[in-house]
Amino acid sequence: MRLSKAFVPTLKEIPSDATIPSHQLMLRAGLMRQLTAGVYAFLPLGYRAIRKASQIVREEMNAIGAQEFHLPALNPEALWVQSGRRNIPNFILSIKERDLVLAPTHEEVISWIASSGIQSYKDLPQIWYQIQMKFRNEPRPRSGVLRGREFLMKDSYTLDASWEGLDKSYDAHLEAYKKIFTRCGLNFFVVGASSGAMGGTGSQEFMIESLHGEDTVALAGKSGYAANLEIAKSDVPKIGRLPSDNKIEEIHTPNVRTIKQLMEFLNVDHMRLAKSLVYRHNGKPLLILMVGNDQLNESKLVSALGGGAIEPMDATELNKLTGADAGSIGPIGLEGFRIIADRRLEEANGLVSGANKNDYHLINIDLKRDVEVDGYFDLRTIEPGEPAPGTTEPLKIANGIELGHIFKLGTKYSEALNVKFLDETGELKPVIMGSYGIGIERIVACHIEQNRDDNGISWGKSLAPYHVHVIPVNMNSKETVLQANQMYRRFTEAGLETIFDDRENLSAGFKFKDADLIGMPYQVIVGEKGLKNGQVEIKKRRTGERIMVSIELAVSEVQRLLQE
RNA sequence: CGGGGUGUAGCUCAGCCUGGCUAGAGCGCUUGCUUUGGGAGCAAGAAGUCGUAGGUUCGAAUCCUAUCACCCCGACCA
Repeated sequence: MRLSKAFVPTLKEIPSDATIPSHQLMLRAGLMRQLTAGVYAFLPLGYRAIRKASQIVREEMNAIGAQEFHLPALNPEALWVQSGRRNIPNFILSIKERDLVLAPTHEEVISWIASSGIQSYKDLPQIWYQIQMKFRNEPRPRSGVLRGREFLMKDSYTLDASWEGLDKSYDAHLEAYKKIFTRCGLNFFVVGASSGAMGGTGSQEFMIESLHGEDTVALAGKSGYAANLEIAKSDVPKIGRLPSDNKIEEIHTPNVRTIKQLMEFLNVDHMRLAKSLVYRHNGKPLLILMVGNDQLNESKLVSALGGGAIEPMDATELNKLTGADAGSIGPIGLEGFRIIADRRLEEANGLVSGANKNDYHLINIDLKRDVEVDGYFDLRTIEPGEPAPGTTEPLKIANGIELGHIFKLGTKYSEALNVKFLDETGELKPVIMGSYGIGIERIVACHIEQNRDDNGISWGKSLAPYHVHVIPVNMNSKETVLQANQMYRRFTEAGLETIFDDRENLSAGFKFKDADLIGMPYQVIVGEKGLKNGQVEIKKRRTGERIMVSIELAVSEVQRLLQE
C-alpha cells in the first residue's frame, strides 16, 4: 500500500473527546472516526485490524466444528416479546417505521431457526456462530469502542441434547477462547461470572486488567482464584453463637441511625450488629439481614432470589409499612416481609437490630430462636485482603475490561421459543443451549491498551494491519527512491503486507513519527547512509532495536523475524 | 435518568467574566522556492452565518431563555 495514495488520516494532537489511550490512539492512528455517540466508522487501517481479529476468531471457531451463519439485524418485535426480552431496560433499539427491532444479540433468531430445523437428537449437537454488528440502546456510550451503541460481535450458540453435551460444548468454547486471545497477543485472565439477565447455570468472562475497565474482579494470583466481584467469595468467618441466652431487650437509642453510631452508642463490635436492608422483590417486601459493616452485593441477591426484579424500598413506603424509618428496622415483629440473611449470620445470636420503632433497638436477638429466616445466602461484597476461598491468600481487587463471556444458558430460550427435539425414547424435550460472545472491536482496543508506548501503537504480529512499513528517508535522492521502490516490490511479492511511505516533500522525522504512531511491527528504513554499503535498516517497533542488513537479505530477515 | 463540563476554521484551543472596529493563534490544507535520519524554513493564500432558535440591546461569539449535540462522574450494563 502506497501511503501517497492511501487514506490514513493520522493526527498529531489528541482529539479532545478521547480519554483512554486506546481510544486516543485509534483516532490518532487513523483507524476510525466517530460518527455519533457510540457509533464509529472504521477506516481502512482499522478495518484491517478488525478483519485480522475476526479471522483468528473464525479459525478457532471452525476448529471446534462451529458453522458460520449470517443472521438478520432486523428482527420482528414479536419475537422479542415472545422471549420476554422486549422490555429489558436499555436493551433494544427499535425502528420507528415498522414493528421491527435491531437485534442486540441473536438467541431469539437462532432459536427460531432451530425450532423448525432441529427435530431429533440425531440433529444434535450443533455449534452455530456469526460475526456481525449488534445494536444496543446504550444509555451512555463511553471509552471509544469499548462501549458503543453498535458493535461487532462474534456470538456462538450451542444446541445440545443433554447437560453433559452442554458441558462439552462449553468447555470447547473455553479452550477455543483461550487460543483466540492468546493468538491475539492479549494478556488476559478468566473469571467466574454472574449469568445476570441472560439466565442460565454458569458463566465465565475473559478479561484484561485495566484501569479503564468497567468490571471489578477479585484475584488471587497464586491460588489462581479469579472472579467477577458480582459473585466473588472469600473465606470470612461466620460470626457464630455466644454462650449467653439472654432475653430480647429494648434499648432507647435516640438519634442513632448508622451502624457506626450504634457501635459507639452501645459500645459493641460491628459483628454483633445485624443491619436490615429493605427491598422489594418482584414487588413483594423483603428484609435482608447483613453483618454490620458488610456491603450487600445486589448481583448475589438476585441470584439468591432466583432472578426477578429488585429495588430498594423508598423511605416513605418503608415508614408506611413498618411505622419506622430506615435505621430502626429489624426482623422482630415485622409483618408481611420475607426475611433472608447473609450466611455469616447463620444461627447467630446476641444480635442487635432495629425495633421497628424509631429511636429504639433490640439486643440479644437470636436468629434461631426469635426469627423465621427464609434462607441464608452468600450476599456480601468481598473486601480486598480477605482470604481467597479455600486458601489464606489475600484477594486483590482490580478493574478489568471484558473481552468475552461464555454462558450455559440451559433451556430458558428453548422453552420460551419452543426449540424441542425427540430423544432416543421418543420423548419431546427442550434443546439445551449455550451462548458465547466475543467483542471484536474490544479485542483490537484491548490489544492497543496493552501494546503501545508514548509514540503510538505497537502492533503485535497477529493483529497488525500490515507487517512491514518501508520508509525512504529522502525522496529527493534518486537512489533512495529507486531502492525503496524495489524494496516495496520485493516485500509485496514475498507475500508480506507492506506499507510504503512514498509521500514526497515530507521530512524523514515526520515519516518516522507517523510510522511509530500507526505502529507496524517492522520498519524498513531506506537511506543514503545504508545504501552506501548496500544495506537497509530494519527497526523493530516494539523494542526500537535496529538491524542493518544487505538489500538482498531484507525480505528474508523480516520473514525470519515474523516467524519468531 | 441525576450531577458536571464543552460547542468558535479539518484538528487543538484563545476570545465570553466586564457586549463595541474587518473574530484570532498553532497545527493541518493550497501555491512557489528552499529543506530531507525524528512531526522543516520562508513567502503568498483558501477556509468559520462563533451548535440551533428566540429574546435583551443602538450594537451579541460575549448577557438571558429554550433546544440540540458531544464528553466526563454516577445510575445502568445482554
